[in-house]
Amino acid sequence: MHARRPATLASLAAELGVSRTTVSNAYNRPDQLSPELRRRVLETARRLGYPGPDPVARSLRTRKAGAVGLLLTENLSYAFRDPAAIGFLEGLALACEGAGQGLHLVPVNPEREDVAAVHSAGVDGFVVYSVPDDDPHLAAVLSRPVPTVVCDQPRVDGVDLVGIDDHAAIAQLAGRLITLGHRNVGVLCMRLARDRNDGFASVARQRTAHFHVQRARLAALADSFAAAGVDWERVPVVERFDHSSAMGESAAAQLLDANPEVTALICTSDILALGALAEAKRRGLRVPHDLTVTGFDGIVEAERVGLTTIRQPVLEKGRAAGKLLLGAADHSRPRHITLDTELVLGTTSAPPRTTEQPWFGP
Amino acid sequence: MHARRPATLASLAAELGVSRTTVSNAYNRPDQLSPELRRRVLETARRLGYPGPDPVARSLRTRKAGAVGLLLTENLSYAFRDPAAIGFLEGLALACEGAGQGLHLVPVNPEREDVAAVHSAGVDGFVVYSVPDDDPHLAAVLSRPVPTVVCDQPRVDGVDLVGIDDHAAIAQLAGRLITLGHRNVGVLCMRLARDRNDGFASVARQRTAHFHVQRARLAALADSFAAAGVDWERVPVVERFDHSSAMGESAAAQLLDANPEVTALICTSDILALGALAEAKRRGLRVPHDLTVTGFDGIVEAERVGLTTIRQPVLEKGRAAGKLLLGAADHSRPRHITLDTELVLGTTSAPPRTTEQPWFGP
DNA sequence: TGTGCTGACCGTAACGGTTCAGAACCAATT
DNA sequence: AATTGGTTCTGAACCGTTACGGTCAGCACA
Repeated sequence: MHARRPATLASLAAELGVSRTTVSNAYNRPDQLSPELRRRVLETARRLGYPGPDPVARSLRTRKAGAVGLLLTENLSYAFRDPAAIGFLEGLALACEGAGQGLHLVPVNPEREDVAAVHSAGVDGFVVYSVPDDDPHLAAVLSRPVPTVVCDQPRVDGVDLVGIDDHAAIAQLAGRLITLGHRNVGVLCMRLARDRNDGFASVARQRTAHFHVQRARLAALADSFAAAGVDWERVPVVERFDHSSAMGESAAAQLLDANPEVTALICTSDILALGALAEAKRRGLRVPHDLTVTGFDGIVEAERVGLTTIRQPVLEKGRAAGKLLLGAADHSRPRHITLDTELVLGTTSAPPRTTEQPWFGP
Repeated sequence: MHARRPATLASLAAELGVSRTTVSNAYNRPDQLSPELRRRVLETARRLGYPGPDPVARSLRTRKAGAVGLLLTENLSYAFRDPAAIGFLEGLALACEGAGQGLHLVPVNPEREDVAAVHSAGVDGFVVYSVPDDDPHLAAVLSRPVPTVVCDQPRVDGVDLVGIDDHAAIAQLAGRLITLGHRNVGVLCMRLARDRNDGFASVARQRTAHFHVQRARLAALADSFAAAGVDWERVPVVERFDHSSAMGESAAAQLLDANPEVTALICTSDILALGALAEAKRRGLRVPHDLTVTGFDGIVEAERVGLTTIRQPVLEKGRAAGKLLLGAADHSRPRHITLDTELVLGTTSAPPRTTEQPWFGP
């Protein structure tokens, strides 16, 4: 009979001659009405094709959406492409499923400033994963009146935070390379700002990088090598906007073309390092004899090839973020969690070649 | 002043002395009011800390949530653990980001019947990925008045569908093994029903499996080998509830312990096959000389070790599902998409050992 | 007989927006 | 002077539900 408009709680109540409250209770508080009436309500619902209380209307009334939003810098699909992101999300998903919360991935485009998607996500809180400091999407999230946890970001006033000590972690790695004798190093890093710059990154650009993680790692490298007598101004740093192994390859090629004297390639991610290894192979450079390559993250693909890298607990990071967001009764003062990292000495690092000098001229 | 209750569109309108409509228009239809007034509205909003129209209230009125829901059989975190699932999700995410839609992962527990999460997901449609035919969560999804696309499922009346021809695909593989001379085969398969059964699966259980994909693959194997004169009743089929490489290992061990005469292990997923390979290695069985192992899916890890398998376009499957759900103006009649598969001949399949008989006596 | 309690149900007021049909005003055309 | 058209803004209805604070009948108990 109610074929046209789909049935609503109100229409069901009218049909039954009871109040809307009662129908609502039939679904949400079975103890508030007699079993007999409840049976009738549910049966009539089936007959009328009423699918149960509308989730959106319920959310509006109860002020709960039952989901946490995830914002990341990249395209949505990147979440399923980068092993580190996947690990992070697995951890976050673990926390969510434990709390019966859904996970709402917010679609953004890193090259656009369209924050509408952030404004239209019906969620109870946000996890923000490694976006640039000045990202308009981050600002949009912070403007929303819901709790937020940021990851791999600098502190934001009044916001919970999960991360690692990027500076200390990579300083440890740098120390190792210095001990081995490397002085001619080159760096491959990820996107430093929201504008696309596939090429060398000046020291100024490094210092003002909008991505906290990259900035911290580069600063630590600069500090470490400067302390070892290396003039950081002369250290080539090549940046890539997109994060993929192919980009690591091309970045390594660009760097080695311009600086053949380099004996160690320090990459700020394992993905880039894997690309660098591929490029080294293509050039006939033996790793680690001719060239040392290091990464960062500790993804399984890196472990498989014995990459020297920093292992960070990506899964645990995601889980910690989720727990912070969900478990937290006390949101009075922001909490900061710093997780441990570990230097993994693989087979891609060794002392520099001891031959006289590079093959190419003066 | 409005410190306690957060500002709403109405309070903003009151503050400005304009109608709610006008404030709404300031956000949604800038051309409907003078630039000057719009500026004032936005500025006052900033001053009052109004974060813009509430997404849930908007969704209620517009009947759009801006997100698609994903339902899968497993725990939420499984989506980030299984390479095939990850590929599927990457494809789905690509379709979503193209349409500016979010992706809402619905948290369910495969061992519980709690469908509340399905009922409380504020989404514009659902993609259902490989759940059992009688899954209550699937029923809950179908009861919701939103478009739905199912993947790797049998046809459901009036619902769009994306999948592959599981029967034909694995029949091709079976044909190959038969040509090679294998007659003593064993099968490792994934969960067949919602109840946990880690062990041998009877033919009856195989036939009544609740998971379409597994059922189709087993049926195809039974057909193929029966046609080659093999008594399928005697073919050992070992099932595992959880899907992991470790389960593949233990399943292979269980099967080989009971049936040492087996010359080929056919696995209904690459993950299980990788486990089987590990178990074979542990036992000192040389693959493919002593034992043939095959998989299904064509994940990169399998490719790396040269597994003989069926490659299916998981990413494309996800993308197709997303496009079907989002692009579709015409929902009048359900559409079915069947994607192509490809037999990948790796280095894990060969003719059976030609020695007389197994080492162990009768 | 009065009192208090419990179970079962109801009325009203939000929740925070969007939408649509006009109203009011002004300038330009007939 | 009347008509037309365009811009800018408004009032009221509506989206579908749940929270809150009741009412009311029936029953046990002193």
